[in-house]
Amino acid sequence: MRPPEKPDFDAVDAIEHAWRRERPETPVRSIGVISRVWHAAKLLGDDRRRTLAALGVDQATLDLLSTLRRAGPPYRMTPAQLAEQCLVSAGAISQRVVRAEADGLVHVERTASGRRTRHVELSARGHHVVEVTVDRLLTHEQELLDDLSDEQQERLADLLRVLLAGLRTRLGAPDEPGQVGDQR
Amino acid sequence: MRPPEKPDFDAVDAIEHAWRRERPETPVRSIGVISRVWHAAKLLGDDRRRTLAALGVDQATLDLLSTLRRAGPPYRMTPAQLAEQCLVSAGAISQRVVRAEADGLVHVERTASGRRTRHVELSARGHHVVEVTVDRLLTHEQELLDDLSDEQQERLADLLRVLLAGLRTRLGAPDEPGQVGDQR
DNA sequence: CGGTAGATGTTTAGGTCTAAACATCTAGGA
DNA sequence: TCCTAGATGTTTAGACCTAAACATCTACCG
Repeated sequence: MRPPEKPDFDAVDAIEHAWRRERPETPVRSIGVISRVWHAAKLLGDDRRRTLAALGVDQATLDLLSTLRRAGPPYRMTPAQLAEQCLVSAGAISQRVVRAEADGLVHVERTASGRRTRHVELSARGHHVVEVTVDRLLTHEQELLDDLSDEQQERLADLLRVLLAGLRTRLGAPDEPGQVGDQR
Repeated sequence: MRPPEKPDFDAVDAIEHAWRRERPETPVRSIGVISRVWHAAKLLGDDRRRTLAALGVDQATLDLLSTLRRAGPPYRMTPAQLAEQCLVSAGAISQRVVRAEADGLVHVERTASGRRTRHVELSARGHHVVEVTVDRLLTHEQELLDDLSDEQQERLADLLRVLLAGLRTRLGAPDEPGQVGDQR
C-alpha cells in the first residue's frame, strides 16, 4: 500500500557516504538524523513561506498571532510569554510586535511612560487573519505528509518527541527549565 | 534501559491541545510531526550556531567549505552545484563566496571579464578550517542524540527518509528533479 | 519610605536568507 | 559569423534573526 521503509539512497546518505570516503575517521553517525531533520525543516519552512506569502501573511507574524489566538480569551500575553512560546529571542518579539501593531493586528498596552510593553493583545483584525489562514495552512501541510501512513506519522512523532525531550534537557537546561528563549 | 516511547506531555502536544480547545474544526493532525521537526531544527540550529561561534566559524561558511571538502579532489565546484547541495538560493551562494574569498578560505576562478564565477575551490586555509572543525562539531552533535538508542536513531532516520522523499516529490518537483534551489 | 538588584523589554550592529530584477555567458540556428 | 534564447551568476530590497549593550520596572530589604 505504501512504499517500503527505505525509499532510496538519499541525498543525506550521499553526504554520509562522501564523508566516509573523504575522511574515514569523521564521526558520521549523527548525520542520518540531524541532517534529515534540518533538511525537512528547510523544505517545510520554504513551503510555508511561499504558502503564506500567497495568503498575504508572513511566518513570523502568523506565529505571533496564532500564539495569541491559541492562548484563548482574552488573547493577551506578555512579551516574555510570547518569546518562550514562539521560540525566538525577546528582541525578536519586540520587532514582531512593532510590525504587527503597525499593521493593526494587535493592540499593545504599555507602562505609564510608554517605553515598555505590558501586554500584547489580538485585535479584531489579527483575529480574523488567524481564522482565515490557519486552517488552510494546516490542511495544506497535512497533505505533505500523505506519503507516510497514519501509523508511520505516529511513530515519527513519538520518536521526535523523545529526541526533543533529550535536546531540551541537554540544551535548554544549562540555566533553568524555561530560559534563554528556547522552549515551546 | 531508556525512557519509554512517550516521555511526557510535550510542548507540542500543548499546541495541538490548545487548537482543539479553541478551534475544534482546525485540522491538527500534521502538528505532531511538523512542529516537532521545526522545533528540533531550531534547537539544533541554535546550538550549532553557538558551537561554531566558539570555534570561530559560522554555519553558512562551514556549510560551503564542507561541501567543497566532501566533493573530494580537486575540491572545486560551480555556484550552481553549491546552491543545490547547500540547499540555498544561488544568490545566497554568491554572497557566501564573496565572504569566504575575502577571508581567504576559497579561491575563485572567474570568466574572462571577471564578472562571473566559474569555479570555487577550497584554499589551503579553507581546507584546514574544515579539518579542525567538522569532527568536533559532529562528535558534539552525536552526543545530543544519546537519549535515543541506536535502534531508535535508525528508525527515526528511516522515517525521516520517507518523509523527505515525499516532500521532495511534492515540493521539489513542480518543475524538474533538481530545480529552484532545493535538494541535497 | 528610599534604594537597589534582578527581571523584563528595547535597541542596534551584524549576519543570513529569498525573490526578483538584472547582467552575463554560451550554444545552436540561420 | 552573428544573434538570440535559455542557462547561469550577481545585485539589491526587504525580512528576520541573535547577541549584547542598554533602558526600565518592580519588589524586597532595611
